[in-house]
Amino acid sequence: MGRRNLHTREQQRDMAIAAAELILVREGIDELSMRKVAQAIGYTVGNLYLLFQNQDDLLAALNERTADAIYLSLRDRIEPLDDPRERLGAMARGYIEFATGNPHRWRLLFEHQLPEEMKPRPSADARIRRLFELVEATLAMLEPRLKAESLRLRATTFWGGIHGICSLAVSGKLSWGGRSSDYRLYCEEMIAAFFGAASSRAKAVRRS
Amino acid sequence: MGRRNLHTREQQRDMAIAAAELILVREGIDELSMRKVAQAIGYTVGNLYLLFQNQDDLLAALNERTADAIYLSLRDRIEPLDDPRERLGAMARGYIEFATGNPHRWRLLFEHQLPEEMKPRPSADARIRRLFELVEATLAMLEPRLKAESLRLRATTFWGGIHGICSLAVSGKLSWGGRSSDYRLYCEEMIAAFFGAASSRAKAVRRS
DNA sequence: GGACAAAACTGATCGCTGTCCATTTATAGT
DNA sequence: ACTATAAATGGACAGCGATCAGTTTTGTCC
Repeated sequence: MGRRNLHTREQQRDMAIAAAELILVREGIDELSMRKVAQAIGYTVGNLYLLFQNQDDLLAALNERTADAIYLSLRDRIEPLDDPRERLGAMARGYIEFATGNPHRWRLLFEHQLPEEMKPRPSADARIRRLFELVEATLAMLEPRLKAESLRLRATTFWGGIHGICSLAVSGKLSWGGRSSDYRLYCEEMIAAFFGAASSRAKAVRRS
Repeated sequence: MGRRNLHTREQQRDMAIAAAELILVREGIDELSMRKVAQAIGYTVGNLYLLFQNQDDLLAALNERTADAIYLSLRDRIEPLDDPRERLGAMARGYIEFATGNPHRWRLLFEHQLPEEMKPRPSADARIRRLFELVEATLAMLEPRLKAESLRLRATTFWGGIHGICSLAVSGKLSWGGRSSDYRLYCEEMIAAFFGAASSRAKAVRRS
């Protein structure tokens, strides 16, 4: 075959990314090959390489979608909430629920290292920075006295901590350290450690 | 060639694991192939499959070594320290320094998911549980009043948080949320959040 | 409407991978 | 010396990412 012109380049890119996402969700990262993606969208492998530089380029595009999905999911969750502390809790739980509900997508985003020659990808980084900024903004409501620098430090540390709980939860290692593997417990504990009180456990934190 | 009997099965296993570790450290996970390992120890690929079920089996064995190395490194670090709070700080910093100093080894241990049919690997899990238990034991010194259940919860959450900072540091994403990417800052902040005071920053935590 | 150039797409090919197993070789026992 | 057995080989297989010369379709100009 030759020129078909059924879809524009941009359409083909979208189709490929969507197909890749479907394969990723259904079969996992190991089963996600360029050949499968090509077949899923009715084109050949060679054509895929006219749309993407290489496989990692496709995966990076897929990761951008995932980052957007997480951001929008969290934004929607906190929107109806007024109390900033509740918002932080909702974000933390929402984050972990997305990750455990979409483990392959989350892992690809955070645990798949792209080769260095692909580094100049500001768009993907920016999308994750948005996440941190969302946390930072919410934290600013909770503790208005904090200066910008301290705010950033606290927000990054807190969210990094939640990210760690999330990481352990996704790989099923939360039960390594504790009997129960209910992530909500650890979220509460983390929030209590950072923002005190509001639960009986938090009082123990103060006392220490 | 046939039977050479230069090394026992167990020797060959050790050689293979050591060779794999060297390749992993020097060239990264993507460059670590069964063929390279086989060549490095002077045997053929087929022979490797008499020593290990498959590649993941070899990687799992390699991961056990890494887990041991981390554990021993942390144990040595805290040994000369008396104050439990200093111990926790030393452990946290030591953990992140190991990870950033041996990124490929750390990533293989925590971010490479083995297929499910290999799940019954209690030895690897147990080695990481030791890490959590080390934290738990140190935390017990710091807060002797806590009951076993609360102790486990706090230790897991705290170490999960450090693990998250570590994860971000290894993948160079710590600068996403904050200007500076010095992991020590985040460690201090995490410790201050969980165990209060001892730094000017920590007082802000109490006040909030 | 016919010729021509450019764009779109294909499909064969390359080197590599993990995995398997029939075959060959060296050893130990008699 | 002969045999049984353990040890190790090496070639085969299917699938992978990536490349690119070649084929086919399209739009354009006369």
